Parts: sequence; C-alpha cells; structure tokens
Amino acid sequence: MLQLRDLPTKETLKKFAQRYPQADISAVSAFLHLLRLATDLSVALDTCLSRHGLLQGRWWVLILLMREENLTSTPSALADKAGVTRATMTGLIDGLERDGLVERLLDSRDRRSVSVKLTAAGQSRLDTVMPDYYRRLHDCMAGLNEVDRERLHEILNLIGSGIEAFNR
Amino acid sequence: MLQLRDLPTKETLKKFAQRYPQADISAVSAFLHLLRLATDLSVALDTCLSRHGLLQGRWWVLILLMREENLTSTPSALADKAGVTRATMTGLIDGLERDGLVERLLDSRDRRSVSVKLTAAGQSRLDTVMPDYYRRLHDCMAGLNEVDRERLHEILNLIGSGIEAFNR
DNA sequence: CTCATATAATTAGGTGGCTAATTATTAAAT
DNA sequence: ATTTAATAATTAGCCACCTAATTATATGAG
Repeated sequence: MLQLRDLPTKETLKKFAQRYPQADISAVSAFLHLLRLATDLSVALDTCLSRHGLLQGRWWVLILLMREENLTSTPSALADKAGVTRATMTGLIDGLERDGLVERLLDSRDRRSVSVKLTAAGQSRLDTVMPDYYRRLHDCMAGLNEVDRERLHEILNLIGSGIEAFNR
Repeated sequence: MLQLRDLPTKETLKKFAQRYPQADISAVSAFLHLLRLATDLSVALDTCLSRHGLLQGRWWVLILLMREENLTSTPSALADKAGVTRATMTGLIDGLERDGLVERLLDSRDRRSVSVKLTAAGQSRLDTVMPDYYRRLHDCMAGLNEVDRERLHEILNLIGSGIEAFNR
C-alpha cells in the first residue's frame, strides 16, 4: 500500500508543480490521504487479527468457507474470490491446515480437484475473531453517520470509475 | 491491502450479523469499499510506475531525495520518512544503486554514516515518471470537484481519528 | 581512560504476495 | 483411439516487506 509517512506539504507540492506543471495539487493530496488512511486501516486490522493468530489472507479464507452452505470450497474458487493466485492460495491453505483450521479432502469424481473444509476449530476461531473485529470496526466508524457513509460510497465510486486512467 | 474480490453482499452481511450481533453493517460496507478502492489505486499506481522500471518503494526514495536541497539524505532518515525499516531501506537503496539512480557516499565526519544522493540518471528518471503520474492522477480524479475533494478529506479524517479502536 | 550504552547500517532469516514451470487428470478433436 | 489442449493444484524461485542479530562507531558517566 502506501508506506510513506512524510506526505508532501502544500509547499512541497507547489515546488514539484513548478517543475512538473501537469500536477493537480488537490488531486494528489486527496489521493495520498486516501492511500495513507487505507494503509493505516489495513495495518490496524492486521494488528487485531494477529492477536488471534491470523492475518488478512488466512482470515478471508476462513470467512469465505463459512459463507458456503457446507463450509467447503476448492482452492481455485477460493483463490478467485480472495483475489490471490492459486499458488498463493496453496500456501495459505498449507498454513491453515497446519493450524488445524481447515482440512483438505480428496474429490473422488475429479481426481485433479481438492476440497477445502472449515473444521470445528476453524469455526470456533472465527467465533472469537469476528465479534472482536466487528466491535472494533463499529467503534472506528462511530464518527460517521449514515449520510457520511453514503457520501463516502459515492465519492469512492467516482474515483473508482476514473482508475482506468492509470491503465491506459 | 485488501486482496478480496468477492465483497460480501447485503445478504451475506445480514447472515453474519445474525451469528454476530455486534456487526455494524454499513460500517463494514464502508470499510471494505474504502480498502478495496485504495488497493485498486495502489495496484494501478504500480502499473504506471512499472512502465518506468520502478515500484512504489523505490519511487518514493527518489522523490524524498529530490525534495532535499542537496539531493542527499541518509538511509535512516529515508527509512523514517518512507515508513519502512532500515533493513528494508538498505534493500531499496541497493536496487536503486544497482540501476545507477542513486549513489552511496561515505561520511568523513561520522564513519558509521552513509549519504545517499540522487544521480543525474535518477533525476532524469523522475523527469519522465512524474509528468506521466501527474497526468494520469489528474484524469483519475477528474470526476471530483473541489468540494468533493474537501468532503473526502473530512470523512477520511473522521475515520482516521477512530482508528485507535483497533489498537486498544 | 574505559566501559556501558546508543546509534547507523547491514545481514540473516521469515512471510505473503507474484510469475512461470511442473505434474496429474480430464475433455475434445481428428 | 490417440493425440492435443485445457484445467487443478503444486513447486520453485523472485520481490518487498518484516524482526532480530551483528558490526562498526560514537558518546557519556564514573
């Protein structure tokens, strides 16, 4: 994400804008503050999760499995939903299996395939993590009323639709 | 970062809220969308930078050096400003030095210390990267007027002041 | 002056991402 | 029926981050 602690001041931005006249100072400022806060939130989330022996990658796998009717999915489906590669998912499942939070089951119909199932220990781990996460997140967002939250969504969507400018 | 592609629907959130009554659904939704967009922005930025042989870590080092009057700083100061450890900064400087974008200079007054200086090649690299970055960012943010940008700052600040809820 | 402590940078080793290559199996085309 | 292509999972090796330990040097207290 954005590690940078030392965000540019208005003066620094103006100085750069002298050399690079393309610079849109308020756009840079909004962009950097957004990345900065998101990074802080992500680090804070990991801090919370690490108290329970998890980090985001493994935590999402448990949640994705809990969403399933039979608490079961495949590595490839999990990788797609979690937004990581299959290679990365193999590693995450390795770690979760080592900790006994999920188990791998062979599929008799397609012998290429593997099922991953949330174990009782995995469910129980979620049952201690999730209330803690929800409570902290509620407290974190307590300063925003419903109108603020809706307005935030709108602004994020506006930025999101401009993101392709980077990929052109 | 938030890798997760498959953000929970309202239904999924409600289902989880039945098991975990602490859940504040609109808070979770705002939180996840914020992390999601920031991740997409960060990936998009890296895409842009990688066209110029850089990623965020190395790019920030070059920018931090360019901010300095004499284009020079130390690994420890750079690490603090960039928000990474000194060990990580050693690696980033190694890479930049290998590419000839910065140079290490010994400090005669304190022989523990090393100076890192932006080379002409480093400045020239920035002179091609920055206009590209600024133009794309301007286009990305074109959907937000100044009022939106100010409102976004306010909302981010509100969330930021709640972040300690995660670290308690 | 010397010893303990602090500081600067690096090295070593771990984690969670990535891509590319490999292995096993299934499906499809000739 | 056999070959070819696609798919599922894994392995191997790279990168950027981390913490902890190490090396070299500087500083301050007795």
